[in-house]
Amino acid sequence: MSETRAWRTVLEHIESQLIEGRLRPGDRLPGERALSADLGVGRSSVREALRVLEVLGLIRTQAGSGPNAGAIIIATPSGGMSALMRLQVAASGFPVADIVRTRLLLESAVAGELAERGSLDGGAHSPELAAADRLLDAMDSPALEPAEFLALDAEFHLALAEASGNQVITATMAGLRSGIEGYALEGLARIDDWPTTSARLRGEHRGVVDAIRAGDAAAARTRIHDHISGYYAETFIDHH
Amino acid sequence: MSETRAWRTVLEHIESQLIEGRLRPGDRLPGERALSADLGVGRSSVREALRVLEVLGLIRTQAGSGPNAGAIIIATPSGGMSALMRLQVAASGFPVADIVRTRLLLESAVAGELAERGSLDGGAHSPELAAADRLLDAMDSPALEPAEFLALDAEFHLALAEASGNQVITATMAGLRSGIEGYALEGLARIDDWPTTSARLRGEHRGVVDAIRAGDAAAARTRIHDHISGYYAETFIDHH
DNA sequence: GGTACGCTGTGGTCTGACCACAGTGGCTGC
DNA sequence: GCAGCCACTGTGGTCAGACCACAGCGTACC
Repeated sequence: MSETRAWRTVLEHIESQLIEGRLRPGDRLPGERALSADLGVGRSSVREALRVLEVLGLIRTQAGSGPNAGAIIIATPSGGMSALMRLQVAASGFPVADIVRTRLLLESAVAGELAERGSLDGGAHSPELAAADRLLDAMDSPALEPAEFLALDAEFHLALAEASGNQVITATMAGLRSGIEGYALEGLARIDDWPTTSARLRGEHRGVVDAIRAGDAAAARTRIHDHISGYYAETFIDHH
Repeated sequence: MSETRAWRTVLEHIESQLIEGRLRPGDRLPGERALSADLGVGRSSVREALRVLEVLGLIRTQAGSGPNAGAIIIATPSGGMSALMRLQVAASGFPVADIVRTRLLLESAVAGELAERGSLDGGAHSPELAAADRLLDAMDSPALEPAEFLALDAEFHLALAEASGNQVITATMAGLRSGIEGYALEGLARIDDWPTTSARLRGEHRGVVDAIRAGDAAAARTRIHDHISGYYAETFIDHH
């Protein structure tokens, strides 16, 4: 009980305020000095707790004065998830193979669900896929560096997750992606014939979206699965 | 780049050390004072970074002297995932419905995979399911408080994830569980006939494990899906 | 009326100090 | 010679105070 470290009490205090609804996204937290005085802890302890909230994607801090200054609740989980995954991968907490397998699982499910939903509401031009379409076109640009292509590729997969409307899945996929980003870039060097490879990847992307639009859930699942596992099979060969 | 904040410097330094393999799980970080001097930042900034690493489940800190003291790399992602999910749910970053849907997705996949794997290696007594079996037996105890039952229930589901051997999924499921734990406990109050309900839940659990042992992937998927969605349908009725 | 200046409060950082704690090793008593 | 005790040392944990840069606001000045 009294063993609780000071920054924990700060964290728990803020968490309980959130649960009670006394703090909501957009709200501004009390200043560090005020929190310090209210909770009877040092300002440095308050800062340690705030730092955690910041990395977890819960708050944004801004120095200065005025309504935009201070610590403001934002609740954007993707950033926190990414930091967590990246560091855990770096510390061997998460094997890369497990990340890829999880990604396979989530993306197949997302693609399948999108296809089913799309076929229900008539298909055609779901606005959710607009972002994906835009990225698809951007990736067709011939003057693209491989690393730039990869960034767009990542955005494309993320756009699919966002289209699903499930924020947990979206944030998780953003995290997974971030965790293996280093390996993906590294794997680029193993690709001999980039023009051919990128053309194939572009075709696979279109295939996935087409299957979704056609409402063919099975094909959507299979295609995205093969797309992802194919890329990793090609680039991650015997990586320690 | 933007004006780097001191604690970011520390975080990036440690992350790069991890990536380069100069730091591995089990290793001990330099002392706070040493890091502070090496990186040219204040000790408070070092502490803010360490606090982040601690919450993310990357290090464990221990005061005192000797080999067990200091900050030691542990890489246990479940804790960090749980903290992230809990806080994001509290801050409305993650809708509960999205968490449940994600859980449905992951657990169905895990159960199906376990069933397929089990049928391959002959089924019978996979050692991976031993923990699940133990929890199943523990849940049969009639003198169990609902909250205790719920805790065992959570462990059971986690044991299935662990049996899959995918650490990312295990950590994610631990986090998801933690995120909705408050709601699950709250939902307990809505249950009128606990003996009947718990008996049904126990039966469903056994049904899932039986299907896995029988190598019936389709049944395993369906049963765990119905089990989870059934429980939430019962307890989460019109929760804002 | 408009502009420039200073005031004020915010986070960001550093420093130095003190505490509690856990090993370590020497000292003491037998 | 040995066992047990205790001060020492280094660690994280915490606090208080100081200073800085910055953003907004109001006022005084042009």
